[in-house]
Amino acid sequence: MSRAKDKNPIPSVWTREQRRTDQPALSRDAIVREAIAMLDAEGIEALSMRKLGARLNAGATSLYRHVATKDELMELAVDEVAAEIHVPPAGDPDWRAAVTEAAGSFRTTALRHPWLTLVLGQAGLAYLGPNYMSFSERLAALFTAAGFPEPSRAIDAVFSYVIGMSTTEAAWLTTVARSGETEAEFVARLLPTAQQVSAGYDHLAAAGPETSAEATDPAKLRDDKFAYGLEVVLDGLALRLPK
Amino acid sequence: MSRAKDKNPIPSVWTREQRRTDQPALSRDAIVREAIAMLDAEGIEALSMRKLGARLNAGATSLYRHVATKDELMELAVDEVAAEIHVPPAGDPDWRAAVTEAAGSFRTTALRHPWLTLVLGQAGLAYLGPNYMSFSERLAALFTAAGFPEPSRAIDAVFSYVIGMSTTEAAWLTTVARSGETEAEFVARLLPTAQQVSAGYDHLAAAGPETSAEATDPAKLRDDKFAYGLEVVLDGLALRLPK
DNA sequence: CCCCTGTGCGTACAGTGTTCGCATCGAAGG
DNA sequence: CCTTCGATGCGAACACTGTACGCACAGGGG
Repeated sequence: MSRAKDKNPIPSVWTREQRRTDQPALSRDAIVREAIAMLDAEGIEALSMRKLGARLNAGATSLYRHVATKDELMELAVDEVAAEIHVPPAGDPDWRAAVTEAAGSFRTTALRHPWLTLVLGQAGLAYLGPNYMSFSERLAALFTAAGFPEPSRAIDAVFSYVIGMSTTEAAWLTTVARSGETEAEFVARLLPTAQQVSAGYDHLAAAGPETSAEATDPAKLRDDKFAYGLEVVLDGLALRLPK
Repeated sequence: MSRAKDKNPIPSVWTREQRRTDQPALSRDAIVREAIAMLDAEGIEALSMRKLGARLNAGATSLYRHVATKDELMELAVDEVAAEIHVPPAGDPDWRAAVTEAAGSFRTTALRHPWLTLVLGQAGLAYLGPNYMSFSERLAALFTAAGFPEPSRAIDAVFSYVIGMSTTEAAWLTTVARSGETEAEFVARLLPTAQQVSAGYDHLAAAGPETSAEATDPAKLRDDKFAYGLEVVLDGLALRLPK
C-alpha cells in the first residue's frame, strides 16, 4: 500500500495514510508463499517481480530487501515445496511399499506445482536448501536400511525415473491447462490428428494410443503408467539386494 | 547487412550497397542452425532474437519472416537436434545392446545440447516434428521386435529414466560450465562445503560423495552411474518379456 | 532530542519478444 | 523494355522484464 495515494495530488501530512497495520508487512516467508501461489495458479512465465509485489500490496523493488534476486526466490520456492514430499521413516520391513510411497509423494508434489521440474532442470538439485537436504537424508536412511550396498546409486536410479516421468507429465498437464479444457476434452480433440500423424508410422500406429472407444479416465491411465515403470525399476533393484 | 550504411548520413543511390550476395541469404534452416550454435555455445538464456539476427547479419525482426515466434524456433531446434539420436534398426537379437545404444545416444545428445531437456520440460514431447516422430517410430519398432507385449509402457519406463538422468546431468554440467572451471576443479572446490553441509545428516554423510583421495574422473563416474541405472531398468523389463 | 538502521518505493536503465508499415528486391507479364 | 507484384528485410515503437540507485520515512537507543 503506497504511502501517498494517487488521488491526492498534493502530498501532505494530513493526506498521508495513518498506518499500514492491515498486513503483516513484507517478509521473506510471505513473499515465498505468495510466489508459490502465483506459480501454481498462473504458471511460471506469469510470475514477475512487479505482479508479485502488487499482490502483496507492495512495490516491485521492495521485494529486493528480502530476496537477493529472482533466481534466489525460485530456489526458496523449490525448497519450500520440497517440504511437502513425504518419505516414510526407515525401518519398515516392506521397503518396496516405503519407496513407492516416497516416489508417489514426489510425483504428486511435482504435479501440484508443475513449475517444480522446470526449476530443477535449470538449477540442478545439488547444493539445495534444508528441506531438500532432509528429503535426501531420509531417502538415504530408507535405502540403507533396506540393505542396499550402494544406496546412492539405487536412489539415483529410482528418482531419475521419477523425475523423468514427472517432468513429462507436468509438461503435459501444463499444456492441457493452457487449453482451458479438461484433460479428457483435450485428449478427445487431439486424438484424430494424433492418429492421422502416426498413420505413416507402422509401429507407432500399432503401439500408439488406444483406439478403443471406451475412453478411460486419462488421469488413471497416467497413474497406471507411472506405477508400471516404478515396478520395473523396483524389480531391477530387488535383484541387487544381497542374500 | 543493412542496406544503407550508418557512415553515410545522406542516403543516395550511389552510397547504397550494391548487392548482398555475401551470405546465402536468410532461410529457416540457416536460422535454426545458427540458433542451435548459439544455444550450445552460450546457453539458453543468452539466446535473443536480436543477437541471433546480428549473428546472421540481419535485423532482429527479419527473422519473423521465416519463423512465427521464438517458441516455434525452439521447437524447430529441438526437432533438428532429435535427428542426432541414433536408434539401431529392429531385428538385432540382442535387444539389450540395442536399447543401451539408443539410450546412450539420447544421453550424449542431451549433454551435447544442455538446453534440450529444458525445452522438453516446457513443451512436453507430444505432437513434435518429423525427426522426433521417426525417433519414436524406431523405438517402437525396436521394442516390438524385442517381444514386449506393451511396447509403449516399456519405452516410457526406459526413457523416463533416461530423460530424468540426462536432465539432472545437463543441469549439473551447465552449472559447471558457468563456473568457468573444469568439472574436476569444480568438484574439488565444492567438496569441503558439501561435506560440511552433509555432516549434520548421518546417512547422507555415510552414503555421500567418496572421501577417498583418489579423485576419479568425474565424467567416468557419471557414465557409470548412468549405466548402472540403465541396467536396473533393463533387468526389470527383462522380467516382463514373455517365455 | 538526535541519529542510525531497516524498510518501502519512484525512477531509471538496459534489455526482451513482437507488431506495423515502409523500402526494396527479383521475377513475371504485357 | 517497362510495369506490376509478391516476397523479403528492417527501423521504430510498444509493452514488458529484472534490477540498481537514492531518497523518504519509521521506530528505537544513546
